[in-house]
Amino acid sequence: MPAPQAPTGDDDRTKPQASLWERLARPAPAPRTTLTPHRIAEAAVEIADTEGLDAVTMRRLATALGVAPMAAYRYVSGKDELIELMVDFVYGRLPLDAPAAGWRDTMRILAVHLRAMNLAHPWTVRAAAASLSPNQLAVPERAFAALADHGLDADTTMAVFRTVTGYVHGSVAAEIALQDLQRDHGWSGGDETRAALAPRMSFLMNTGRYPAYQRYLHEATRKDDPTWQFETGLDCVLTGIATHLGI
Amino acid sequence: MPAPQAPTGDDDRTKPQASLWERLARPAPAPRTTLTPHRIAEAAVEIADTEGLDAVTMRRLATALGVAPMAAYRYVSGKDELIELMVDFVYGRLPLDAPAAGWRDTMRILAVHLRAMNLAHPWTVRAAAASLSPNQLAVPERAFAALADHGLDADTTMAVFRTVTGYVHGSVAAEIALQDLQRDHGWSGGDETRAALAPRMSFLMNTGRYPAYQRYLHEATRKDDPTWQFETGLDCVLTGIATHLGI
DNA sequence: ATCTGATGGATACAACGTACACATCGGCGC
DNA sequence: GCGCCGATGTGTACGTTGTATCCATCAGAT
Repeated sequence: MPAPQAPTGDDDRTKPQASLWERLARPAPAPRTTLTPHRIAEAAVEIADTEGLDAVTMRRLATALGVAPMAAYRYVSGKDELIELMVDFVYGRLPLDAPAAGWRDTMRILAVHLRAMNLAHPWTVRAAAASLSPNQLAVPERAFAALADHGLDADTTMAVFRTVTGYVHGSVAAEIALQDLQRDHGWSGGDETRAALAPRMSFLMNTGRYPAYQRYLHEATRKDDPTWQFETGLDCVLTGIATHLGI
Repeated sequence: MPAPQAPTGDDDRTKPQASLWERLARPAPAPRTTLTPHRIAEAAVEIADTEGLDAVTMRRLATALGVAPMAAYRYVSGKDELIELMVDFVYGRLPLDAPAAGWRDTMRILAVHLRAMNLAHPWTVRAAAASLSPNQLAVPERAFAALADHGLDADTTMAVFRTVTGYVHGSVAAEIALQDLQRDHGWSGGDETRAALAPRMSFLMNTGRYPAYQRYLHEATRKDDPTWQFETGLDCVLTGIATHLGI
């Protein structure tokens, strides 16, 4: 792996590794053309929303922008940065200024909004990596502001934030995995899904390995209410934070 | 999109869509050759563990097995099923029979083991989809068995399970995202990572958008203790379940 | 010994990310 | 007003990927 600094023949004033967000914040040196990071992100997000993340191809994106396949590479260094840009774009739409009374309300509303965002853009679950983009950082910022003045030290504050967002992320990931499975096979409702999965399921159940799970399958009545499931768990998490940390 | 049933000229006794796990359970029609689903999964998992999930290509796998590129397609219908197989393989190594006293201990140990498994095979976080494989189903089975006889209805039992595994999955996903970032760039410790990220970070901090986050950066002392972070959050979650549901 | 279905090999193709060299446009100094 | 030069978009090409398809081969029942 060669040093990522100098590509080949370089001019002497080599730019010292400006990050994606740093470059974006520069005063837009020449906004004279049609292509801009914002337009790129917008187009890519629309493709991902309507056709899935796998449909976001550099060529497909170029077609949507009415531009040559390699054009976007002037603005993003590669597909990874494109996806960073997309994720930051949808985080930018997150409503973070909702009025709320107290840390618990703030965190609850934040969690509900994060879930809504992930459900509206299911690909974010697979795409989100280390959250170091401006609009992603705004989320812990909002949470920390709400959690200040409760006597928690910095580490515990972060633990609270991580606990809530961890729950949200994992929980929504499971929800979306099921949703993707349904979409890929064209199953619409919960009943239709169960009908399609029935052979697979009864094969597994007939092995006799899963008696407790089988009882759940018979007795559960809210299997098709993901919002209830999410919010029940969320209230457990919030209650746990309040009880365990005494705030 | 044509019907996935008949490829071309088919013999009249078309197999009625047996699932991956159903096929695996059949009495191994002819175990006369070197290739088996177990060996395939084993080899693929080793590649993913040592070189990352992206290194698992059908050709790379075939080379590792000493076999032609298309050989594995006799056992898995495509790469998706290969990954299902890999995930089920590592779930099979999960120790689920640890003795535990009460539901809380059981769930706590389960969570810790799930985290350990994900850390040992970081690619599972990106790979895990709808958990309908035999060894994945064994996890809720174990949890449901421990949660029985506490007066919880089936839906609430599932909610408890989903809450814990949701927290684990999301929490570990964040931990591994950071770990991947470090591995991809060759940063070893937390200090080295922060040093490498410093320009990016100070650019973002200098925008003045993140005062609360900046305070956290200065005051936190356990930023490099992911186990403490995980277990602190886990105890919050478990306490919350106990308190909120009265068990 | 022969037949047959299961197994692995060989070849091929479309689509992907992206490196590289080239054409073109518009604002700046003269 | 004119020419220059860096910034922007284009064209072409290469290596790699998943996988469809056809072919050779082997084990075991007849």
